[in-house]
Amino acid sequence: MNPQTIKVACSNCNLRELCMPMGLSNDELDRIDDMVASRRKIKRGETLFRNGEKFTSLFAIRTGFFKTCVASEDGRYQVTGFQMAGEIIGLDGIVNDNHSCDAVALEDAEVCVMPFERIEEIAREVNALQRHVHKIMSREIVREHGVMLLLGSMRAEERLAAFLLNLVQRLHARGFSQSELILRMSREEIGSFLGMKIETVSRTFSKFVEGGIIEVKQRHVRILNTEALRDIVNPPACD
Amino acid sequence: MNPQTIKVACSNCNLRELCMPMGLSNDELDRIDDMVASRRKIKRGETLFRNGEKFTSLFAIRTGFFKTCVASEDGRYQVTGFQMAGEIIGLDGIVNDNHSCDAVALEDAEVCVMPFERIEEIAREVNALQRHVHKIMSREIVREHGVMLLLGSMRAEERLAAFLLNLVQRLHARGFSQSELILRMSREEIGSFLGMKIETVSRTFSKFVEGGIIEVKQRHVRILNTEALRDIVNPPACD
DNA sequence: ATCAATTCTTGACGTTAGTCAAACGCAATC
DNA sequence: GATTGCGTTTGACTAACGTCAAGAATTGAT
Repeated sequence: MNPQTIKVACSNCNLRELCMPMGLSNDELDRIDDMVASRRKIKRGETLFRNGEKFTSLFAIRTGFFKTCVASEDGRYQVTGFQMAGEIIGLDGIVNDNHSCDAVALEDAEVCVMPFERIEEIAREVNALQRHVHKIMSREIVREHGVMLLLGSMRAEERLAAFLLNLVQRLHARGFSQSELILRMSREEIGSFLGMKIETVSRTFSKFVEGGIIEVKQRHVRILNTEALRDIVNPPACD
Repeated sequence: MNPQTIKVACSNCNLRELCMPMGLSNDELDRIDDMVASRRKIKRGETLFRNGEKFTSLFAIRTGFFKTCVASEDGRYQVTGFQMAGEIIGLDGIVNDNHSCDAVALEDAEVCVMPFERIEEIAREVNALQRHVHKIMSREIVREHGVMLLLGSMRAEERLAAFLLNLVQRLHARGFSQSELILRMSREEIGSFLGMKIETVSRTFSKFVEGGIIEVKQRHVRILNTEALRDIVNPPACD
């Protein structure tokens, strides 16, 4: 097949197992391939969608890294998550046909555009897709429960440790190192996500470095002692 | 029709407009009525489902009041929400076929049990239901964004003010007073939800009372000055 | 009615994280 | 190489909230 005419196709996408249901028949795979209407490239710093914009599509991240964030009338601002390849964004827009948060690329990115009406149409015919859409939304709800636990009950060190472990675990699932990562977001954005000020983020990083738990050089982080991070998040029972 | 044989039917439920899609044909309404397999009564303090339990059904609250909460291995605990009549709980269970949080009745309650397989089956045929399920999940995601904003960027007074306004607004949508409410949850549970300690909750209530913004008698709260609460949440611009 | 058990409130004090300010480091530009 | 700008780090101080402890108010049980 001529490379220039390769069809936008989930069936031969190497992120398939991250965004798509597994165990489909060929027939079903063909239907699924119709889901992606197009691809879209987003440069670092640009927004994929914005609060208030009409919702039409979900987006599957092919490459790159995003943050999503909400703002309140009086200018309060909260990063609600960081998303990487294989993850789906835009679910917030379904309920009111308008997006209620911003999605900003933290590095050059490419997404698959999946018109939601088409997803719904195919989901009616392909049970596995229907189930998959439900699971993706449920997963997001459960993820947010975890963030609420973090924001509501953890202290600064615990939050940052949990954050690093979560990031590295997701990166590892994508074939990257278990112990090294490059932060695509600023300290400010980490702080917003974790509900702490930039100075506290910085100090907490420094504390981890002093404790020999991580090495930090700019946005490059090397985890020297994963267990120590785990113990910070889940203090070992002391009885 | 003999009252003893009244069928469990959404079509003549007075919470219809809260949990069901609108504008259905009679045919569709008939299908929807099949969604509710049974009803279940839960006494105050009992759990509707628990973390780890097999997920089979979503639940629509007919009467009563619930909290949902997550726990971490080391005993950390976070109330993730309070749910009232017309709201749907159990969405957390879809992703792994197991519930990942507990749902506890804060007062005697009754729920409609809707087996999820049956929901999916009907949703394939009734487009309005399909869309509705998606909207309900999206709404939960957006609600949780709001909680993250609250937990990540608000201070104690702002959190409690936002909490009271949210509660009273939802109660008002159900025909209750705009200015009076009975808290179905303890100070401890409020604190867990808002990420603050019980003493801080209590002190913040007292501060509002001193400021003439609310009256509190146990769990009975009367809002004397809604605007003041709004100004606490969204401080008026001062330029 | 009495008692115990909760739940809530209040005070005194300690800790954590926020605020303010300055300095540092890296990168891009002149 | 010097300069500017931005993001980050660090220090000193402060405010907000948590902790500990005691007491009041309710609730439920005997």
